Amino acid sequence: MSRSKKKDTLLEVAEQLFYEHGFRGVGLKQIISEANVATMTLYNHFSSKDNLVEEVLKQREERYWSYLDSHVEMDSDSPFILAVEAHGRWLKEQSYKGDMFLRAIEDYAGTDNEIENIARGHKAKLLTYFQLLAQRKGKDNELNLANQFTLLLEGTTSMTTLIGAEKATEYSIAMARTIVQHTS
Amino acid sequence: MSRSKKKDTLLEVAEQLFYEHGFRGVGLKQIISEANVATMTLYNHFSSKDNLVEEVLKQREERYWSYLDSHVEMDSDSPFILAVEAHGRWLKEQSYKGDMFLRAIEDYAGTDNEIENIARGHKAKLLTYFQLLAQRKGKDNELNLANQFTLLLEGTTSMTTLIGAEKATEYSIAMARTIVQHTS
DNA sequence: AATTATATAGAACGACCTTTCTATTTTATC
DNA sequence: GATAAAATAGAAAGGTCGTTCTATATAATT
Repeated sequence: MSRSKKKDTLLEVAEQLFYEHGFRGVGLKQIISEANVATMTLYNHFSSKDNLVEEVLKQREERYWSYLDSHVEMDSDSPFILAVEAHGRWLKEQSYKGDMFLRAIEDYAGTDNEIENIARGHKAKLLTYFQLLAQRKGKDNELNLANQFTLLLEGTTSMTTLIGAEKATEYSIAMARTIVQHTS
Repeated sequence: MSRSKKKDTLLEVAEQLFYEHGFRGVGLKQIISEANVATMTLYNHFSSKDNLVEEVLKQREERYWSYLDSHVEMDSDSPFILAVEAHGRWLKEQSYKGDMFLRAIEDYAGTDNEIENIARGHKAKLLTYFQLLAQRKGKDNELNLANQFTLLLEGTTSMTTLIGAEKATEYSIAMARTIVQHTS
């Protein structure tokens, strides 16, 4: 088993466990146990638990954007609806229980490390993404529309915890249609 | 200092600390220290940390609903907008950093205690509240509208963590207006 | 085959966690 | 003022935490 395979296994296992039980709810012992790896193998690849959290977040962000990019044709008739639908599918497959980035912001705010910055960076990128979409469609109030759609996606994620991704997405698509139709 | 004053102090301090740093991020030592209370005083009033969390959630739910009730005249012209505005003020004053109930659901899901139930109960009540509002206004698709507004409030709470309560509320009110106007 | 880099199991560290205990002091009731 | 109840400080128990260390084994490179 090559060096990077072990690292990848650790990242996968850690992401899953952190997502399921929270960063503070999972110990390194559990991670190395489920990854079938020795303690020092983890510390060989990651300088600390915080560093592991950082890399997990970076990996998850990459997966999210590659997921969105592969489902949204930005020059289609209704890229906004496509984005909301893609986000809904992501929720159903990967994010049935809250948002890992928001959670990282809450857990690590004011603790003097890079984690909060990475998580906030992801959210800033989401806003930028919708601004770009609004721009391409020639909407005049880009920032306004972008913020409304970011709010919509965040709401969908929260609702998924409460009523499941399927229904949450159904309602958010309905709302997205209303907004697109009635916003210049 | 009477018996109930100490208990109230503990509840206040615990709510503040749990909200700021998360349930798992705060130890009992810190709570009793900031409440100026002995260890056994806490255990005299609460059977365990989990029990303290439960009572904190119950207290916070009461405060939320008395806040909403005092700001929303249910028979007004636009009770939906009033509710969104009231929720926004609540966020600004009490909930600038995520939602304590959602966090409780995530942190304690599948851990065999009452905490998750209390938190989910609060969210169920929110949905019921909006169904009642829709009913009074004679909207035909109550459940649909109620879910959309619940999603809107959840989104506003999340966005507050990212851009602050003021701006988050501004966008959610704009969306609420659009939805009310264009939904039967 | 020899050498170098990685991975291994498992113990040990000090810190912190929740909960319990003890013994003393404060407060309330009669 | 005597008696009972509640709150106190502080230690201790029994865990788990993140991190480091040691000493052995496996794999990769030369």
